[in-house]
Amino acid sequence: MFKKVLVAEDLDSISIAVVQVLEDLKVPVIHHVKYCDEGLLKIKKAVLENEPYDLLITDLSFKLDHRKANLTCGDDLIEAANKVQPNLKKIVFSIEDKSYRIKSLFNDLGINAYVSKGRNSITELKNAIESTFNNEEKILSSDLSFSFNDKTLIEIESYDISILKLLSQGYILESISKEFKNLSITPNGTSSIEKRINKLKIYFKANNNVHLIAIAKDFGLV
Amino acid sequence: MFKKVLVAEDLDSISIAVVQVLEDLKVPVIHHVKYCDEGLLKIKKAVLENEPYDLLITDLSFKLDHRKANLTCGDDLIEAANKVQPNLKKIVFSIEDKSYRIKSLFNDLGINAYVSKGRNSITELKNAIESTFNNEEKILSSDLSFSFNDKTLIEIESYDISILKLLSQGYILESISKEFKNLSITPNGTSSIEKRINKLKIYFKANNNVHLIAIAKDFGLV
DNA sequence: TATTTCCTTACGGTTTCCCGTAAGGAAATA
DNA sequence: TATTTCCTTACGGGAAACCGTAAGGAAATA
Repeated sequence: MFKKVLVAEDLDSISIAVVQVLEDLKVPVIHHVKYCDEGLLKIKKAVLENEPYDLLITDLSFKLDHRKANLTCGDDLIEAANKVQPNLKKIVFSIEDKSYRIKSLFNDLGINAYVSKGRNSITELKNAIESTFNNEEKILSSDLSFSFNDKTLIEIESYDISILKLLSQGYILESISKEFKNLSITPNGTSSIEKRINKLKIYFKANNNVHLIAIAKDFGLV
Repeated sequence: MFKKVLVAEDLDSISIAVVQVLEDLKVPVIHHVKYCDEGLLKIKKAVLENEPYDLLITDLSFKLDHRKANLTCGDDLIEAANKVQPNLKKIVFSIEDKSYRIKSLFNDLGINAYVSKGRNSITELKNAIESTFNNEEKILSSDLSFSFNDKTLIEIESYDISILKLLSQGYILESISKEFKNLSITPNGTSSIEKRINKLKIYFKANNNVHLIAIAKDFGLV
């Protein structure tokens, strides 16, 4: 079994259970942090001291509080950890159950397992840890039914997300166009952006932009 | 201390900690349900058998799964419980931290305490249970800074919510007007609705309707 | 090179949103 | 009753969204 595991989870009510699972699995060194920044520090320090972690178990969403945070979510933490210690194994334990989000965690951030917090997630988590230890790949907790092959949400790419983000921040078409020119994102003509929004509306069966953003929020895209 | 407590919480990773708190407080009878419907059944049964619960601790959001649910969220459960056993004490333990939502729990559903899931919520929960037992009123966990006196969100009423709901479903002004006439909601002139939306935009500092709905979603209003 | 195809962008007409003004009516007050 | 105040609604003009068409250009193909 893993010898040294880091848990990043802000909710104390949950971290208790996660640590309990690791103790049950006889993991000798278990560290727990409530902030992503703190997590990265621990990972860096462990690498420097030549005693790196074997596994990171992290949540995705972290509450903001008085402390100023550099890394604000689990995605950020994983991305930063990948730079410091590319071989670190990673399990995400989160309430999120949108296939788009989860797929991108595997594809873009190279996580090893995803466990959705639910009614039987403790068992699922335990299984995922063991499977990860045995070098299995792309482990999903069993309540997530989507397959990696279905194309349902694959065509929604970061370009679309950028548009949706700006729309949800009150930008009008022309402002989005200007912003894209600033950021060198193409295509950036108002007409192209308009057409892309139109495709999104068809895809999500939205009547208008307001409806579209409401749906995007529900899907956790923005 | 309370003699009989019911916990309604779907996430096993959290319910473990909640039950632990109750055990620490020497509560002799602790029941736990993962579905709201199941919770209501238990409350009804306990009333019928003349052994009612002293306290209900419930989450707000529950995951949907294959089971068809009648009560889909904590609000529903509390509302139903109030009809069956009006004197039941109620603590809500949820991730929600929007003052609008929380205030309405106290004002409309008569809950006794609200504890926000966070980095030190186990202690907060323990305190809230003790305070509730001592008949204190309107107990809030300490990370929630708003006061009941500030008028910040009080003026947002169900009329506004109705507008926001329809907007988020893709209705245009004229359709909202027609819908309101059907439902006998007044005022229902397009102009009045327009003006009300305008007030909401000023209030939430939104540039346009799209922005407004994005904000409303973030606030959990729709 | 010539042709096709696809993508980006521009343009124009219609609808809806946006925002100010004002008319009409109900309730409150004098 | 007369006046004031507030609320609802209508109207109009400009801005932005909405939607179809088409021009221009790049990449792929023949």
